[in-house]
Amino acid sequence: MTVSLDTIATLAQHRGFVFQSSQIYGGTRSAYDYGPLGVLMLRNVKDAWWRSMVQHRDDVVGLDSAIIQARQVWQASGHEAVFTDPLVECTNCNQRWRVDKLEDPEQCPGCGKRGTFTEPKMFNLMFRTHTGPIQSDDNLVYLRPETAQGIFINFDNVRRTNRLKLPFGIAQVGKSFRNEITPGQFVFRTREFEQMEMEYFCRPDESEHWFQYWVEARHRWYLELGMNPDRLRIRPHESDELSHYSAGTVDVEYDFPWGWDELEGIANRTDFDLRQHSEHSGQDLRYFDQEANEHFYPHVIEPAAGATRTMFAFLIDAYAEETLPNGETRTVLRLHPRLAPYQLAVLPLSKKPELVEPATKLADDLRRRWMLELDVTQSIGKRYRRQDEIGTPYCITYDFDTLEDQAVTVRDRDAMTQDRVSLDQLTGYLAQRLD
RNA sequence: GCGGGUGUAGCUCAAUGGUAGAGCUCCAGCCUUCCAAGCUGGCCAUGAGGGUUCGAUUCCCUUCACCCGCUCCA
Repeated sequence: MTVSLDTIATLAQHRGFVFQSSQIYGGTRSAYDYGPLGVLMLRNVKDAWWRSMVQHRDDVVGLDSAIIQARQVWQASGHEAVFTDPLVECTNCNQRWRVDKLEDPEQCPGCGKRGTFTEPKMFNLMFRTHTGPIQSDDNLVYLRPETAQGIFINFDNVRRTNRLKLPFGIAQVGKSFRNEITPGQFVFRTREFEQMEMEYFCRPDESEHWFQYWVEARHRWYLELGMNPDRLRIRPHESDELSHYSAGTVDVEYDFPWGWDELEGIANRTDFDLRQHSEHSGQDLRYFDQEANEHFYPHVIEPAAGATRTMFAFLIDAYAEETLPNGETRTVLRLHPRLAPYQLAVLPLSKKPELVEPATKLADDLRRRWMLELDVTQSIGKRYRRQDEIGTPYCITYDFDTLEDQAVTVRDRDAMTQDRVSLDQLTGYLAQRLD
Protein backbone atom coordinates (compact mmCIF):
# COMPACT_ATOMS: atom_id res chain seq x y z
CA MET A 1 0.00 0.00 0.00
CA THR A 2 1.59 3.20 -1.14
CA VAL A 3 0.00 6.36 0.12
CA SER A 4 0.73 9.75 -1.40
CA LEU A 5 2.13 12.53 0.70
CA ASP A 6 -0.93 14.59 -0.19
CA THR A 7 -3.35 11.97 1.08
CA ILE A 8 -1.62 11.52 4.40
CA ALA A 9 -1.12 15.27 4.89
CA THR A 10 -4.79 15.87 4.17
CA LEU A 11 -5.86 13.19 6.62
CA ALA A 12 -3.49 14.55 9.24
CA GLN A 13 -4.85 18.07 8.93
CA HIS A 14 -8.45 17.00 8.48
CA ARG A 15 -8.56 14.84 11.59
CA GLY A 16 -6.53 17.10 13.83
CA PHE A 17 -3.16 15.42 13.92
CA VAL A 18 -1.09 18.22 12.47
CA PHE A 19 -1.86 21.81 11.53
CA GLN A 20 0.30 24.15 9.60
CA SER A 21 1.83 26.67 11.97
CA SER A 22 0.38 30.20 11.91
CA GLN A 23 -2.20 29.02 9.43
CA ILE A 24 -4.60 31.95 9.91
CA TYR A 25 -1.80 34.30 8.84
CA GLY A 26 -1.06 32.37 5.69
CA GLY A 27 1.15 29.81 7.33
CA THR A 28 4.85 29.37 7.85
CA ARG A 29 6.67 26.40 6.52
CA SER A 30 9.21 26.37 9.32
CA ALA A 31 7.08 24.41 11.73
CA TYR A 32 3.85 22.57 12.36
CA ASP A 33 1.43 22.52 15.25
CA TYR A 34 0.27 19.21 16.66
CA GLY A 35 -3.47 19.00 17.21
CA PRO A 36 -5.42 16.96 19.75
CA LEU A 37 -4.70 13.64 18.04
CA GLY A 38 -1.19 14.54 16.95
CA VAL A 39 -0.05 15.50 20.41
CA LEU A 40 -1.32 12.17 21.73
CA MET A 41 0.39 10.16 19.04
CA LEU A 42 3.64 12.11 19.22
CA ARG A 43 3.66 11.65 22.96
CA ASN A 44 3.05 7.92 22.49
CA VAL A 45 6.04 7.71 20.12
CA LYS A 46 8.25 9.52 22.64
CA ASP A 47 6.93 7.40 25.51
CA ALA A 48 7.60 4.19 23.61
CA TRP A 49 11.14 5.39 22.96
CA TRP A 50 11.66 6.39 26.58
CA ARG A 51 10.33 3.10 27.89
CA SER A 52 12.64 1.18 25.60
CA MET A 53 15.71 3.35 26.12
CA VAL A 54 15.44 4.32 29.80
CA GLN A 55 12.72 2.60 31.79
CA HIS A 56 13.44 -0.95 30.67
CA ARG A 57 17.19 -0.66 31.20
CA ASP A 58 19.46 -0.28 34.17
CA ASP A 59 22.31 1.31 32.23
CA VAL A 60 20.61 4.40 30.82
CA VAL A 61 19.37 7.49 32.66
CA GLY A 62 17.45 10.52 31.46
CA LEU A 63 18.20 14.21 31.12
CA ASP A 64 16.42 17.36 30.04
CA SER A 65 18.96 20.02 29.27
CA ALA A 66 18.36 23.64 28.28
CA ILE A 67 17.67 24.80 24.74
CA ILE A 68 19.74 27.91 25.35
CA GLN A 69 23.31 26.99 26.19
CA ALA A 70 26.58 28.88 26.38
CA ARG A 71 27.89 29.88 22.98
CA GLN A 72 31.14 28.10 23.78
CA VAL A 73 29.28 24.79 23.68
CA TRP A 74 28.75 25.25 19.95
CA GLN A 75 32.26 26.49 19.38
CA ALA A 76 33.63 23.40 21.07
CA SER A 77 31.26 21.02 19.29
CA GLY A 78 32.23 22.43 15.94
CA HIS A 79 28.72 23.56 15.05
CA GLU A 80 29.54 27.23 14.88
CA ALA A 81 32.12 26.55 12.21
CA VAL A 82 30.46 23.69 10.38
CA PHE A 83 26.97 25.10 10.37
CA THR A 84 28.24 28.25 8.70
CA ASP A 85 28.72 27.42 5.08
CA PRO A 86 29.60 29.93 2.42
CA LEU A 87 27.66 28.87 -0.68
CA VAL A 88 27.77 30.02 -4.28
CA GLU A 89 25.10 29.44 -6.83
CA CYS A 90 25.58 28.74 -10.52
CA THR A 91 23.52 31.18 -12.58
CA ASN A 92 23.52 28.75 -15.49
CA CYS A 93 22.22 25.52 -13.90
CA ASN A 94 20.99 27.02 -10.59
CA GLN A 95 22.78 24.50 -8.42
CA ARG A 96 24.44 25.54 -5.20
CA TRP A 97 27.86 24.57 -3.96
CA ARG A 98 29.99 24.98 -0.87
CA VAL A 99 32.89 27.22 -1.75
CA ASP A 100 35.32 25.27 0.40
CA LYS A 101 34.51 22.04 -1.40
CA LEU A 102 34.98 23.30 -4.96
CA GLU A 103 37.99 21.96 -6.78
CA ASP A 104 38.05 24.98 -9.03
CA PRO A 105 36.38 28.08 -7.53
CA GLU A 106 35.55 29.33 -11.04
CA GLN A 107 34.03 26.19 -12.51
CA CYS A 108 30.61 24.73 -11.76
CA PRO A 109 30.79 20.97 -11.12
CA GLY A 110 27.15 20.69 -12.21
CA CYS A 111 27.17 22.08 -15.73
CA GLY A 112 30.89 22.61 -16.24
CA LYS A 113 30.54 26.29 -17.09
CA ARG A 114 33.06 28.79 -15.84
CA GLY A 115 32.47 32.17 -14.26
CA THR A 116 28.78 31.60 -13.70
CA PHE A 117 28.84 31.74 -9.88
CA THR A 118 27.12 34.34 -7.73
CA GLU A 119 28.95 35.97 -4.86
CA PRO A 120 29.34 33.56 -1.90
CA LYS A 121 26.57 33.90 0.65
CA MET A 122 26.83 32.83 4.28
CA PHE A 123 24.38 30.23 5.47
CA ASN A 124 24.23 29.77 9.21
CA LEU A 125 21.99 26.91 10.11
CA MET A 126 21.80 27.80 13.80
CA PHE A 127 19.10 30.10 15.12
CA ARG A 128 20.59 33.11 16.81
CA THR A 129 19.23 35.13 19.64
CA HIS A 130 20.54 37.14 22.57
CA THR A 131 20.48 36.61 26.28
CA GLY A 132 19.19 39.71 27.99
CA PRO A 133 17.31 42.55 26.35
CA ILE A 134 20.33 44.24 24.78
CA GLN A 135 21.39 42.80 21.44
CA SER A 136 25.09 42.70 20.93
CA ASP A 137 27.74 40.23 19.86
CA ASP A 138 28.71 39.87 23.50
CA ASN A 139 25.52 38.03 24.43
CA LEU A 140 24.90 36.13 21.21
CA VAL A 141 23.53 32.64 21.84
CA TYR A 142 22.12 29.89 19.67
CA LEU A 143 19.07 27.72 20.00
CA ARG A 144 20.47 24.21 20.17
CA PRO A 145 20.65 22.46 16.78
CA GLU A 146 20.78 19.07 18.51
CA THR A 147 20.10 17.78 21.99
CA ALA A 148 23.32 15.77 22.14
CA GLN A 149 25.58 18.56 23.37
CA GLY A 150 23.41 19.08 26.43
CA ILE A 151 24.28 15.52 27.33
CA PHE A 152 28.02 15.87 26.77
CA ILE A 153 28.33 19.00 28.87
CA ASN A 154 26.47 17.20 31.67
CA PHE A 155 28.44 14.00 31.33
CA ASP A 156 30.35 14.47 34.56
CA ASN A 157 27.35 15.82 36.50
CA VAL A 158 25.30 12.78 35.62
CA ARG A 159 28.08 10.26 36.04
CA ARG A 160 29.07 11.57 39.46
CA THR A 161 25.63 12.14 40.96
CA ASN A 162 24.31 8.78 39.82
CA ARG A 163 27.51 6.84 40.52
CA LEU A 164 27.56 5.44 36.98
CA LYS A 165 30.13 3.00 35.66
CA LEU A 166 30.90 2.37 32.01
CA PRO A 167 29.16 1.43 29.91
CA PHE A 168 26.17 3.71 30.49
CA GLY A 169 23.90 5.99 28.51
CA ILE A 170 22.15 9.35 28.92
CA ALA A 171 18.92 9.84 27.04
CA GLN A 172 17.08 13.00 26.14
CA VAL A 173 13.95 13.96 24.24
CA GLY A 174 13.48 17.54 23.24
CA LYS A 175 13.22 20.23 20.64
CA SER A 176 16.02 21.35 18.39
CA PHE A 177 16.23 24.14 15.87
CA ARG A 178 17.95 24.41 12.52
CA ASN A 179 17.58 27.06 9.88
CA GLU A 180 17.24 24.52 7.12
CA ILE A 181 17.64 25.97 3.68
CA THR A 182 14.47 24.30 2.54
CA PRO A 183 11.99 22.81 4.94
CA GLY A 184 9.51 20.48 3.28
CA GLN A 185 7.87 17.11 2.81
CA PHE A 186 5.22 18.06 5.34
CA VAL A 187 6.56 17.50 8.88
CA PHE A 188 9.60 15.58 7.64
CA ARG A 189 11.95 18.53 7.51
CA THR A 190 11.09 21.52 9.65
CA ARG A 191 13.14 24.25 11.29
CA GLU A 192 11.76 23.41 14.70
CA PHE A 193 11.69 19.70 15.39
CA GLU A 194 11.91 17.18 18.16
CA GLN A 195 14.67 14.67 18.73
CA MET A 196 15.07 11.50 20.73
CA GLU A 197 18.76 11.07 21.38
CA MET A 198 20.83 8.84 23.59
CA GLU A 199 24.58 8.98 24.12
CA TYR A 200 26.02 5.65 25.15
CA PHE A 201 29.44 5.94 26.75
CA CYS A 202 31.79 2.96 26.66
CA ARG A 203 35.43 1.92 26.68
CA PRO A 204 37.15 2.75 23.38
CA ASP A 205 37.92 -0.90 22.67
CA GLU A 206 34.24 -1.80 23.08
CA SER A 207 32.83 0.88 20.83
CA GLU A 208 32.44 -1.34 17.78
CA HIS A 209 30.54 -3.90 19.82
CA TRP A 210 28.13 -1.30 21.18
CA PHE A 211 27.76 0.31 17.80
CA GLN A 212 26.51 -2.96 16.34
CA TYR A 213 24.39 -3.56 19.43
CA TRP A 214 22.57 -0.25 19.10
CA VAL A 215 22.07 -0.53 15.36
CA GLU A 216 20.34 -3.83 15.96
CA ALA A 217 18.38 -2.63 18.99
CA ARG A 218 17.11 0.47 17.26
CA HIS A 219 16.11 -1.40 14.15
CA ARG A 220 14.12 -3.83 16.30
CA TRP A 221 12.33 -0.99 18.08
CA TYR A 222 10.54 0.11 14.91
CA LEU A 223 9.58 -3.44 14.05
CA GLU A 224 8.18 -4.11 17.52
CA LEU A 225 5.90 -1.13 17.09
CA GLY A 226 4.49 -2.66 13.97
CA MET A 227 6.41 -0.96 11.21
CA ASN A 228 6.47 -2.86 7.92
CA PRO A 229 9.92 -4.51 7.63
CA ASP A 230 9.90 -4.06 3.87
CA ARG A 231 9.71 -0.31 4.25
CA LEU A 232 12.51 -0.08 6.78
CA ARG A 233 16.19 -0.48 6.07
CA ILE A 234 19.61 0.07 7.56
CA ARG A 235 22.01 2.01 5.40
CA PRO A 236 25.67 2.59 6.31
CA HIS A 237 27.01 6.03 5.42
CA GLU A 238 29.64 6.33 2.76
CA SER A 239 32.87 7.73 4.12
CA ASP A 240 32.34 11.02 2.27
CA GLU A 241 28.99 11.69 3.95
CA LEU A 242 30.18 11.18 7.52
CA SER A 243 29.73 14.06 9.92
CA HIS A 244 32.76 15.87 11.26
CA TYR A 245 32.50 13.96 14.55
CA SER A 246 31.74 10.48 13.27
CA ALA A 247 33.88 7.38 12.80
CA GLY A 248 30.93 5.46 11.43
CA THR A 249 27.24 6.08 10.93
CA VAL A 250 24.32 4.02 9.78
CA ASP A 251 20.92 5.43 9.04
CA VAL A 252 17.64 3.79 9.78
CA GLU A 253 15.62 4.72 6.74
CA TYR A 254 11.95 4.51 5.88
CA ASP A 255 10.48 4.21 2.43
CA PHE A 256 8.55 7.50 2.38
CA PRO A 257 6.23 8.48 -0.49
CA TRP A 258 9.16 10.38 -2.01
CA GLY A 259 11.66 7.57 -1.44
CA TRP A 260 14.02 6.27 1.22
CA ASP A 261 14.82 8.87 3.82
CA GLU A 262 16.29 9.05 7.27
CA LEU A 263 14.45 8.35 10.51
CA GLU A 264 17.44 7.92 12.75
CA GLY A 265 21.19 8.04 12.59
CA ILE A 266 23.33 5.78 14.74
CA ALA A 267 26.82 7.23 14.93
CA ASN A 268 30.09 6.30 16.52
CA ARG A 269 31.12 9.74 17.77
CA THR A 270 34.33 8.37 19.28
CA ASP A 271 35.72 10.65 22.00
CA PHE A 272 35.34 13.74 19.83
CA ASP A 273 32.79 15.58 21.96
CA LEU A 274 34.15 14.87 25.43
CA ARG A 275 37.64 15.71 24.26
CA GLN A 276 36.49 18.96 22.67
CA HIS A 277 34.59 20.05 25.75
CA SER A 278 37.49 19.16 27.99
CA GLU A 279 39.84 21.23 25.92
CA HIS A 280 37.51 24.20 25.56
CA SER A 281 36.22 24.29 29.14
CA GLY A 282 39.40 23.28 30.92
CA GLN A 283 37.40 20.68 32.85
CA ASP A 284 38.81 17.19 32.82
CA LEU A 285 35.98 15.06 31.46
CA ARG A 286 37.96 11.86 31.31
CA TYR A 287 36.63 8.76 32.99
CA PHE A 288 38.64 7.13 35.75
CA ASP A 289 38.78 3.36 35.69
CA GLN A 290 39.67 2.35 39.22
CA GLU A 291 40.60 -1.25 38.48
CA ALA A 292 42.94 -0.36 35.67
CA ASN A 293 43.95 2.81 37.44
CA GLU A 294 43.74 4.85 34.25
CA HIS A 295 42.06 7.97 32.92
CA PHE A 296 40.61 7.99 29.44
CA TYR A 297 37.92 9.56 27.30
CA PRO A 298 35.00 7.18 26.82
CA HIS A 299 33.81 6.64 23.29
CA VAL A 300 30.23 7.41 22.43
CA ILE A 301 27.62 5.58 20.40
CA GLU A 302 24.71 7.82 19.53
CA PRO A 303 21.31 6.62 18.35
CA ALA A 304 19.65 9.91 17.33
CA ALA A 305 16.09 9.76 16.07
CA GLY A 306 13.69 12.42 14.90
CA ALA A 307 10.55 12.17 17.00
CA THR A 308 8.32 14.13 14.69
CA ARG A 309 9.37 12.34 11.54
CA THR A 310 9.16 8.98 13.30
CA MET A 311 5.56 9.73 14.18
CA PHE A 312 5.03 10.73 10.56
CA ALA A 313 6.52 7.46 9.32
CA PHE A 314 4.28 5.45 11.63
CA LEU A 315 1.31 7.40 10.32
CA ILE A 316 2.21 6.64 6.72
CA ASP A 317 2.97 3.03 7.51
CA ALA A 318 -0.39 2.53 9.23
CA TYR A 319 -2.46 4.01 6.43
CA ALA A 320 -4.63 1.65 4.45
CA GLU A 321 -7.63 1.86 2.21
CA GLU A 322 -9.64 -1.26 1.75
CA THR A 323 -12.76 -2.23 -0.12
CA LEU A 324 -15.53 -3.68 1.99
CA PRO A 325 -17.91 -6.45 0.87
CA ASN A 326 -20.58 -3.86 0.16
CA GLY A 327 -18.25 -2.07 -2.25
CA GLU A 328 -17.52 0.90 -0.04
CA THR A 329 -13.99 1.98 0.77
CA ARG A 330 -12.85 2.42 4.31
CA THR A 331 -9.76 4.26 5.41
CA VAL A 332 -8.05 2.73 8.39
CA LEU A 333 -4.91 3.53 10.35
CA ARG A 334 -3.52 0.23 11.54
CA LEU A 335 -1.53 1.83 14.32
CA HIS A 336 0.03 -0.17 17.11
CA PRO A 337 -2.23 0.27 20.17
CA ARG A 338 0.62 1.97 22.00
CA LEU A 339 0.87 4.60 19.29
CA ALA A 340 -2.79 5.20 18.49
CA PRO A 341 -4.09 8.55 19.80
CA TYR A 342 -7.08 6.84 21.37
CA GLN A 343 -6.98 3.26 22.54
CA LEU A 344 -10.75 3.17 22.89
CA ALA A 345 -13.98 4.75 21.79
CA VAL A 346 -17.20 4.34 23.69
CA LEU A 347 -20.25 4.51 21.47
CA PRO A 348 -23.77 4.41 22.86
CA LEU A 349 -25.92 2.90 20.14
CA SER A 350 -28.56 5.59 20.48
CA LYS A 351 -28.70 9.15 21.71
CA LYS A 352 -31.38 8.23 24.20
CA PRO A 353 -30.43 9.19 27.75
CA GLU A 354 -31.01 5.66 29.03
CA LEU A 355 -27.98 4.61 26.97
CA VAL A 356 -25.92 7.80 26.98
CA GLU A 357 -25.89 8.15 30.74
CA PRO A 358 -24.55 4.69 31.62
CA ALA A 359 -22.21 4.78 28.60
CA THR A 360 -20.78 8.05 29.90
CA LYS A 361 -20.20 6.44 33.27
CA LEU A 362 -18.46 3.52 31.61
CA ALA A 363 -16.31 5.90 29.59
CA ASP A 364 -15.36 7.88 32.69
CA ASP A 365 -14.33 4.67 34.34
CA LEU A 366 -12.23 3.40 31.43
CA ARG A 367 -10.54 6.72 30.69
CA ARG A 368 -8.71 6.61 33.98
CA ARG A 369 -6.62 3.89 32.38
CA TRP A 370 -6.79 4.47 28.62
CA MET A 371 -7.09 7.44 26.30
CA LEU A 372 -10.63 7.33 25.08
CA GLU A 373 -13.23 9.19 23.06
CA LEU A 374 -16.94 9.16 23.73
CA ASP A 375 -18.90 9.69 20.53
CA VAL A 376 -22.67 10.00 20.49
CA THR A 377 -23.38 11.57 17.11
CA GLN A 378 -24.62 9.91 13.93
CA SER A 379 -25.02 6.26 13.03
CA ILE A 380 -22.94 3.52 14.56
CA GLY A 381 -21.38 2.62 11.21
CA LYS A 382 -20.26 6.16 10.63
CA ARG A 383 -18.68 6.30 14.05
CA TYR A 384 -16.78 3.06 13.42
CA ARG A 385 -15.37 4.51 10.23
CA ARG A 386 -14.39 7.67 12.00
CA GLN A 387 -12.48 5.71 14.62
CA ASP A 388 -10.91 3.53 11.91
CA GLU A 389 -9.58 6.64 10.25
CA ILE A 390 -7.81 7.82 13.40
CA GLY A 391 -6.56 4.36 14.32
CA THR A 392 -8.57 3.57 17.45
CA PRO A 393 -8.00 -0.16 18.03
CA TYR A 394 -11.25 -0.94 19.86
CA CYS A 395 -14.75 0.51 19.90
CA ILE A 396 -17.08 -0.33 22.75
CA THR A 397 -20.74 -0.21 21.86
CA TYR A 398 -23.28 0.23 24.58
CA ASP A 399 -26.70 -0.90 23.38
CA PHE A 400 -30.17 -1.59 24.70
CA ASP A 401 -29.27 -5.19 25.48
CA THR A 402 -26.53 -3.93 27.77
CA LEU A 403 -29.21 -2.70 30.14
CA GLU A 404 -30.40 -6.31 30.43
CA ASP A 405 -27.29 -8.49 30.10
CA GLN A 406 -24.61 -6.15 31.49
CA ALA A 407 -22.40 -6.79 28.45
CA VAL A 408 -21.08 -4.61 25.66
CA THR A 409 -19.90 -5.19 22.12
CA VAL A 410 -16.18 -4.74 21.55
CA ARG A 411 -15.36 -4.16 17.91
CA ASP A 412 -11.89 -4.78 16.51
CA ARG A 413 -10.49 -2.15 14.17
CA ASP A 414 -8.48 -4.40 11.88
CA ALA A 415 -10.66 -7.49 11.58
CA MET A 416 -13.94 -5.62 12.09
CA THR A 417 -15.05 -8.51 14.25
CA GLN A 418 -17.15 -8.13 17.38
CA ASP A 419 -17.04 -9.75 20.79
CA ARG A 420 -19.74 -9.61 23.40
CA VAL A 421 -17.96 -8.95 26.69
CA SER A 422 -19.57 -8.68 30.08
CA LEU A 423 -18.90 -5.44 31.90
CA ASP A 424 -17.15 -7.10 34.83
CA GLN A 425 -14.65 -8.72 32.47
CA LEU A 426 -14.20 -5.74 30.19
CA THR A 427 -11.10 -4.25 31.82
CA GLY A 428 -9.28 -7.57 31.72
CA TYR A 429 -10.33 -8.17 28.13
CA LEU A 430 -8.98 -4.77 27.08
CA ALA A 431 -5.83 -4.93 29.18
CA GLN A 432 -4.88 -8.18 27.52
CA ARG A 433 -5.09 -6.54 24.09
CA LEU A 434 -3.89 -3.02 24.79
CA ASP A 435 -1.19 -3.16 27.46
C1' G B 1 17.49 30.81 -1.53
C1' C B 2 17.22 29.60 -7.16
C1' G B 3 14.26 27.44 -11.52
C1' G B 4 9.33 25.53 -12.96
C1' G B 5 4.10 24.89 -11.61
C1' U B 6 -0.32 25.98 -8.37
C1' G B 7 -3.71 28.97 -4.91
C1' U B 8 -12.30 29.30 -4.78
C1' A B 9 -15.78 26.30 2.04
C1' G B 10 -12.59 21.06 6.12
C1' C B 11 -12.52 17.83 1.23
C1' U B 12 -13.70 17.31 -4.28
C1' C B 13 -15.11 20.49 -7.98
C1' A B 14 -18.24 24.76 -10.49
C1' A B 15 -18.93 29.99 -12.04
C1' U B 16 -18.01 35.22 -13.02
C1' G B 17 -14.97 42.47 -14.66
C1' G B 18 -21.40 43.42 -11.64
C1' U B 19 -25.01 39.79 -4.96
C1' A B 20 -19.63 33.23 -5.63
C1' G B 21 -22.94 27.51 -6.49
C1' A B 22 -23.04 22.07 -5.67
C1' G B 23 -21.81 17.23 -3.55
C1' C B 24 -19.40 15.13 0.60
C1' U B 25 -17.84 16.44 5.66
C1' C B 26 -19.32 19.01 10.13
C1' C B 27 -23.42 20.92 13.56
C1' A B 28 -28.83 20.90 15.24
C1' G B 29 -33.69 18.57 15.08
C1' C B 30 -36.81 14.37 13.53
C1' C B 31 -36.53 9.28 12.39
C1' U B 32 -33.54 4.92 12.71
C1' U B 33 -30.39 1.57 15.63
C1' C B 34 -24.16 -2.69 14.86
C1' C B 35 -20.43 -1.01 9.93
C1' A B 36 -20.31 6.27 6.14
C1' A B 37 -29.24 5.18 5.71
C1' G B 38 -33.28 9.08 5.17
C1' C B 39 -35.79 14.04 5.84
C1' U B 40 -35.49 19.31 7.39
C1' G B 41 -32.52 23.21 8.72
C1' G B 42 -27.69 25.42 9.73
C1' C B 43 -22.19 26.92 9.75
C1' C B 44 -18.21 27.70 6.41
C1' A B 45 -14.51 30.03 0.82
C1' U B 46 -12.04 33.39 -3.73
C1' G B 47 -4.34 32.90 0.86
C1' A B 48 -2.57 38.26 2.20
C1' G B 49 -1.38 43.37 0.75
C1' G B 50 -1.32 47.02 -2.99
C1' G B 51 -2.58 48.87 -8.04
C1' U B 52 -5.91 49.59 -12.52
C1' U B 53 -11.39 50.19 -12.64
C1' C B 54 -17.69 53.15 -11.27
C1' G B 55 -16.99 48.02 -9.63
C1' A B 56 -11.59 42.90 -9.08
C1' U B 57 -12.26 36.29 -6.95
C1' U B 58 -11.32 37.39 -12.33
C1' C B 59 -6.41 41.97 -15.11
C1' C B 60 -1.33 43.83 -13.10
C1' C B 61 2.50 44.03 -9.05
C1' U B 62 4.33 42.33 -4.40
C1' U B 63 4.11 38.85 -0.66
C1' C B 64 2.77 34.19 1.75
C1' A B 65 1.87 29.11 1.24
C1' C B 66 1.79 24.42 -1.43
C1' C B 67 3.87 20.85 -5.29
C1' C B 68 8.40 19.23 -8.44
C1' G B 69 13.84 19.80 -8.94
C1' C B 70 18.74 21.59 -6.69
C1' U B 71 20.71 21.98 -1.60
C1' C B 72 20.54 20.76 3.72
C1' C B 73 19.52 17.11 7.70
C1' A B 74 17.04 13.96 13.14
